[in-house]
Amino acid sequence: MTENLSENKNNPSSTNFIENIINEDLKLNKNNNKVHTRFPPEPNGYLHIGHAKSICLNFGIAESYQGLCNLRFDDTNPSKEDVEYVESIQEDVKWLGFSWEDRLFYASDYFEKLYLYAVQLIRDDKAYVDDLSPEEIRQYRGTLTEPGKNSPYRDRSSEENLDLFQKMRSGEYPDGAKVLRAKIDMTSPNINMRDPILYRIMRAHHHRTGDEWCIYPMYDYAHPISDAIEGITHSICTLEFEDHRPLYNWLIDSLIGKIKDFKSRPLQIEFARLNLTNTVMSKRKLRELVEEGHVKGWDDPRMPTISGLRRRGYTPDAIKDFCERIGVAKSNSTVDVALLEHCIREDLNAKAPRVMAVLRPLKVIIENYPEGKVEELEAENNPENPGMGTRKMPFSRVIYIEQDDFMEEPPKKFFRLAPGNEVRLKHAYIIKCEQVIKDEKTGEVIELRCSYDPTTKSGEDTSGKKVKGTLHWVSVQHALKAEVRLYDYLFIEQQETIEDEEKTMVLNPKSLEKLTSYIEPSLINSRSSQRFQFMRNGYFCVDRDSDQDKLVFNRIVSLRDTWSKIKKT
RNA sequence: UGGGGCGUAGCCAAGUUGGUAAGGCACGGGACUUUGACUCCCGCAUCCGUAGGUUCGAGUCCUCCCGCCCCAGCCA
Repeated sequence: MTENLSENKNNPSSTNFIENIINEDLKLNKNNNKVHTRFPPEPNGYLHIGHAKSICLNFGIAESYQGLCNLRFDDTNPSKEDVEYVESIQEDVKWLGFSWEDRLFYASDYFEKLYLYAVQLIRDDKAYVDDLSPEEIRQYRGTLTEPGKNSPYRDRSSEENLDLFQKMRSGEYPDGAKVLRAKIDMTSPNINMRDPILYRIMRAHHHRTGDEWCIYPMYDYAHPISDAIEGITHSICTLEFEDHRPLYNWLIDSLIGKIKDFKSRPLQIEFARLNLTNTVMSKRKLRELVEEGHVKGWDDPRMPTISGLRRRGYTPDAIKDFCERIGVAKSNSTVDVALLEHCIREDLNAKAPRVMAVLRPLKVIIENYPEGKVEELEAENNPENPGMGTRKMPFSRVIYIEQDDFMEEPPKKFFRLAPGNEVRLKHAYIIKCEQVIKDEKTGEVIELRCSYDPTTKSGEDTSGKKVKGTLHWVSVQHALKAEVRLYDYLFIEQQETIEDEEKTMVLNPKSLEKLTSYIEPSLINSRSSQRFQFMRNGYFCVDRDSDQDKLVFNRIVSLRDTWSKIKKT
């Protein structure tokens, strides 16, 4: 029965529109019944959770159809690209748990072939060399509502074009002097079909081909051909390329009979990219956050980058689960970040060991507990999974509890500590608050004097007492000091005026709060990227800044907090 | 005023050939609880952007209208 339940959860009976297309293709025996996808990032920035959606889609489809998925770098614009990014992208895809096996490709692998195919287009009078300047090309292109007009160079002979194109390659012209264009239709209502540029002259050092080339193919030209060379059957991309599909098909149709390298007739399918609330997703805006110093780098735990999420403590499983749950469709949508948080909570609830950490300490002296006495109390590591065992926690006369867990004048539904009130200390005893010590000047509560009931020890309670609240705590003399970094959303909604319903996203000034906290001693040997549940607080991950002398934890996500909702009412 | 898309609950999203609105998140209520966590129950669209039409019957077909997104890089 439990099997059925989990099956239903992970295998929704409904398929998305891309799977529907693939199922139809399979029914019609297209592509020899093979499914072959690719993830084609440009190595010009770090991957973010929106890319994770695409990665999960492409690799996931390959997996479920027993097909293949390639990793291909779309490196056709050397002026923006760098090996730093090709490395980080590979790391991120691997970390998510996908493998391209031996199929790591680059569009630049095909530069020579791409050149030859361009020559073929010229021979077929389907491409020509244009001498117009960038400004002139723009003017000749027309506008959204007016057709463009033909370039005066449009009718050069194939021979002349061949010669010119060869000279473009051999470096006889300066950057920008000439371009190779497809000869399609300058009056097309689709601007992408108004003789799109195929090649430009650009003397830029390429991270793989060095200075071998001074002409580089455009995305629109390189992409369909790369797909066909690799035998891609379904070329999945985002919505903004929908207008480019006629060009994609034009190129495939123009070359497919002529070129023996084409292993498939790929079909481009477009889906809506991911947007998330409380953050930004464009490479440009993410770069701005880094460059303007709003965050510490691409892997700042507040960033929606894969590397940021990884450092924050997110698991690949949670991210993949998220990508499955959001679905795939064609409508622009913004997913509530609460769903992402739900996914990591669900994953970590099962996996993360529980420990006690007091984020904002309040000293408690248990007056009737013998001075100098230390008890080693047994604590389970995960009530969800008894197999994770137990550990010992030292208990003594002076402890810290959370400041939020005490109120001098508690409201009705406050189940925690208050003057004269009893609560249980998790894994330990029931204590009662006897006296409140305040700072004489500020009136701030600085210490509590409590008593404990020796008959209420966890596991051997003979008192029959029932208390509503259970608090976490650490023993002052045993606790470890740690830096705890609390992260909040990078962006928050702000209403412009009271009547204005328009909300704008503004940078959250409190997206990071650093605390000095006290952690139970069992964490002394914790290692970078280990994850824990700090009981009653949230899930935390050891940051890579952490070492034996200074422990550093990142809050991945807080626990659901019903009390904070009650408190507000 | 051109072309391409999209509009199903607060947020995502199913809804093959028209047959009487899945699921998840969020939210509300309750049970349980040595994490106010987890888990478990219950509730949450008389209605599918709007208005007409076809039909015994329409979210699904037709027409009008409205709204939102994308396209005029020698970026991807």
